[in-house]
Amino acid sequence: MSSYSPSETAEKSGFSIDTLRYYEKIGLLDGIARNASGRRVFSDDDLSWLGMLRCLRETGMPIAEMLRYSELARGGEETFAERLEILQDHDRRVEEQIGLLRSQQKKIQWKISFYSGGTGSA
Amino acid sequence: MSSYSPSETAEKSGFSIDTLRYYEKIGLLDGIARNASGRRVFSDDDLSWLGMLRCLRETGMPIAEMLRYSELARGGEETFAERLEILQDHDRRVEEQIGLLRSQQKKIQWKISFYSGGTGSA
DNA sequence: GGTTGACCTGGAGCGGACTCCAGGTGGAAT
DNA sequence: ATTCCACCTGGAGTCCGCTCCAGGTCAACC
Repeated sequence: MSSYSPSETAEKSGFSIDTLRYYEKIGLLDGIARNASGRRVFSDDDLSWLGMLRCLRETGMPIAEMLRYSELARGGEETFAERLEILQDHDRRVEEQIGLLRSQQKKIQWKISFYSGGTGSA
Repeated sequence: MSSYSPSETAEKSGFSIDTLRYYEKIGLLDGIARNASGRRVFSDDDLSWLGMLRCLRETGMPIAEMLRYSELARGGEETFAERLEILQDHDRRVEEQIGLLRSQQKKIQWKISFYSGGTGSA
C-alpha cells in the first residue's frame, strides 16, 4: 500500500477532493502522479505533505505563506534556513494566538459564572 | 467622561469606524445615541458591549451567532439561560480550538527541531 | 452495447467579514 | 466666506478559501 485515489486521499487527509485539486492548481501540491487515464495517484509522501499543510492551515497560516513554504520545500537543503525561519515565526504567532484565546476565554468564563447566578455588578 | 466620538470609540474598541457602522447596520449594536447633527455618540456601556463583541470575535464566534446573542441580550433576565448556553457552548469550542492549536504546534516544533539540525528521518 | 461511477478540466459562484467609495452635511477655525 | 474635517448614507467592491458546475473521459460491470 503506497498509492491512493483522490477519494481515499480526501478521506485520509481531511481535505475535500475539490480542495486537493485546488491545492494542486495553485501550487501547494506539486508533482502529483497520474495513471494511464489521467487520474491523480497520491503517494505516502504526498499524504505526509498534506499532513504538513493541514497542520499549517489549522494553525492559521495563510495560503500565500504556505505557498512560499512549499516552494522552498521543493528546493534542496539550501532552503533549510529559510524554512526554519518561516516555521519559527509561525510558531510564535501560534503561541500568541493561544495566549489571546486563553485570555479571552477567561472573560467568557467570567461572564458564564455571572449568568450561572454568581456574583456580578452588571 | 462617558461619551465618545466614533473615532475615539474605534481607537478604544479596536474596531474600525467602518466596522462599527457595519455592526450597527446588521444589529450587533443597537440604540447607539446620536447628537443633534446625526453623529454617533457612544457611551461607556456601548464600549463595554464592544469589549464583549471583541472577545467573542477573537475567539472565532461567527457574526450570525453573535447576532443571536445580541438579540437575547436585548431581552431581559428571561434570556439568561439561553445566553448562558451560548457562552458555554462557545467556551467548549474555544477549549477545543486551543487543544488543536497546541497539538498542531507540537508538530511544527518537531519540524523546527528537525530543521535546526536535530534528528530526523524525513 | 448501455449504464454506472469515479474521475477529469476550466471557470464561475459563494459565504463571511469587512472595507471602500461617492456624494453630502454640519460645525469650527482662518 | 470658504476651507477643513470628521462624520453621515447606501451600496459596491475586496479578499480569502474554498465549492460547485457543465461537459467530457474512461474502466467496469450487467
